[in-house]
Amino acid sequence: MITTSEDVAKHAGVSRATVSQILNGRGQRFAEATRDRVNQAARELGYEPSSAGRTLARGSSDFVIALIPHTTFGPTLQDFFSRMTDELATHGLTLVLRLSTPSAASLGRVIASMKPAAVFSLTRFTDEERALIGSRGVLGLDPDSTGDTDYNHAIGLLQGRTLIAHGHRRLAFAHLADARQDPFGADRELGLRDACLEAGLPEPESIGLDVTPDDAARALDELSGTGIAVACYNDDVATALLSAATRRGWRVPEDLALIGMDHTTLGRLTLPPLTTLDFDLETAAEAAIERILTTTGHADATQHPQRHAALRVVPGGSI
Amino acid sequence: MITTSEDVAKHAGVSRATVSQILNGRGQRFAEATRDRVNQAARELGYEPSSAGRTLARGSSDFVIALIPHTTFGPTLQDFFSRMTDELATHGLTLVLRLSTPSAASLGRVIASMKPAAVFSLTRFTDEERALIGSRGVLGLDPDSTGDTDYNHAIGLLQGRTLIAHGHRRLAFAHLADARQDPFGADRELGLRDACLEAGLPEPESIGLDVTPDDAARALDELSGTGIAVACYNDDVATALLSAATRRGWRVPEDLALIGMDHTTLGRLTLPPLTTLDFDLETAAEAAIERILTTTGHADATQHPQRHAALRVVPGGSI
DNA sequence: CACAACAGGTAACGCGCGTCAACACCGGAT
DNA sequence: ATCCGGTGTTGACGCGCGTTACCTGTTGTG
Repeated sequence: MITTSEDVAKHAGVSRATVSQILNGRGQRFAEATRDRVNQAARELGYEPSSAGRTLARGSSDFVIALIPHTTFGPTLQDFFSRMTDELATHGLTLVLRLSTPSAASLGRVIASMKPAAVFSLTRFTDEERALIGSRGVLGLDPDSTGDTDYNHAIGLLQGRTLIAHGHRRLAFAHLADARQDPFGADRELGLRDACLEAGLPEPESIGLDVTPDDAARALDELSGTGIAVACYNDDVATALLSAATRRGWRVPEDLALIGMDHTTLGRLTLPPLTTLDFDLETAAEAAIERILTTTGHADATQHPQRHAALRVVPGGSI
Repeated sequence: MITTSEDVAKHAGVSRATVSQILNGRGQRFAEATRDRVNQAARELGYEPSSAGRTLARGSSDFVIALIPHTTFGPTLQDFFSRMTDELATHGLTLVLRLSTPSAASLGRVIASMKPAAVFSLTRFTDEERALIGSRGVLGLDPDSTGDTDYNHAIGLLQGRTLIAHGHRRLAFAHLADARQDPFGADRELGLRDACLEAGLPEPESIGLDVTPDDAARALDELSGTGIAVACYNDDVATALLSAATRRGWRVPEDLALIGMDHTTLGRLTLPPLTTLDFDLETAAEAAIERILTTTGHADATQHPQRHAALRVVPGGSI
């Protein structure tokens, strides 16, 4: 039925201990012939070590839990996690996704029962989450702990600098009104604020909206008139504002400039097409992966020069 | 550090065997006082059984793997899985998400090592996946195996009936060109076809497009002229076609009628707003959950009348 | 009073694995 | 003949848990 290391051992004519060591990289000590026999046997039998047994013996599992932010999980993020899945798999780690919405208590149960090698999140852990993770002695990786670039701050900063470079002097940041949908908003707004600061401009205004015609219209009223350039939480927000502006006869970008984030396909369909930011997932994923591997001791800390996630401005007609 | 059942036993002044039985529902045999002491101790110590130990002892784990289709994972699906997570948790099952993109071999490894109680998918398993799941003796649940309504067929059917009820006689189905992004397309088109059949109309045309201005324009050329009503794979596709039609001066819905699917927020921003379908996740999730629970023997088959997932037409101005 | 019946509880095993001290073997040095 | 240092290999333990046969009183029954 299910093949165990015992089966492999018998099939290769060695002991289970031998199998275990050879299959776990501690095989230098064995004769090459033995190694080959064992590897061959494992392959023939389609042996796959039981995660449970291994976890029990080692005290922690090969699972890495990734928390999915409560935000649209588009192709971008999918590719990101897809890449992480594959990459971690080659190092014997299994990536497993969990929605971050359910209560932290639920996360606690999962961590306690699953004993993951690490918990990874693209967004900052809440205090509750952090406490939970720490109390179980599990490795937690979030933007704060990675020492990586704070992507979200960088996003706001680049949005700001881009708008300013285009001559805009009055800036605003547009959040999603629903805080759960807006996990990155605060950090991005800080980035925008810093862009204003370094250019000697006043602090940006701040608005929040739902992605509906009515609420976008209401949000426009919150702005101090026309001639403002808005850095949007994402392309959806930008699209909503664009649509509302068009409806009330404001010209974009003359009366209202908009810069989005995410480079969504739908953002290319508007008139004018959105100017937005694109995020180089390749780089970001690699950084995250390396970070996980080295911290869990699954790979050496290859001294790669610190790579910054590449943010790219995608030109459109909205600024 | 980590509390084991041994700790609980000591704390309650009983043996580990007693703890195990009481905490697993086989506690009728014990004195009420003992039960209380054990439960109390478990609570005080924040005991959470080790998934690994339990898996090893029982032969299969408490994990349920849900395969995430390679499609936009929007709020709709998120809520769906969020609900499943919570609901299954109350029955001691842990929902774990996996992207379905990585190779089937990868899925095989995960199944073999993780020994999940079930593998759940909203889309049909590929033959490869099905074989893999079967060979490991794991319970696989996909639309085929559930005997539930085939949601996707129902979607195409309702799109078709709605268009026909509005007087449209020439129908088409618009796929996403990228097959990986179009996992439900084939079934939905079949539903549309059946709608045509029952109304005595000719078979619908079929087009495919990427969600870009250029490709949407190209797709319009594939249609046999104006006056066609298109059932779209989702609101994004509908939006792309709407945008392309507007650009070339076609009036919607007079020259081109469009019905989407998903009731996305962005679909409400177009001019005219999209007519689309909304999917009652509540019902669907409950059905899926119940199915998992009964099949894995975690709950009795409450004889609920077969509930059909409610599909609702969301009126707009595009048909 | 002997014996069955039963409620309440436990010791002991095995699940599959990683780990290491210990062992067998062998050629060479003493 | 004895010792020694490798080189390969394995036996045995424990990880945390579920399960079951078994044990110990206590209460009924004839």
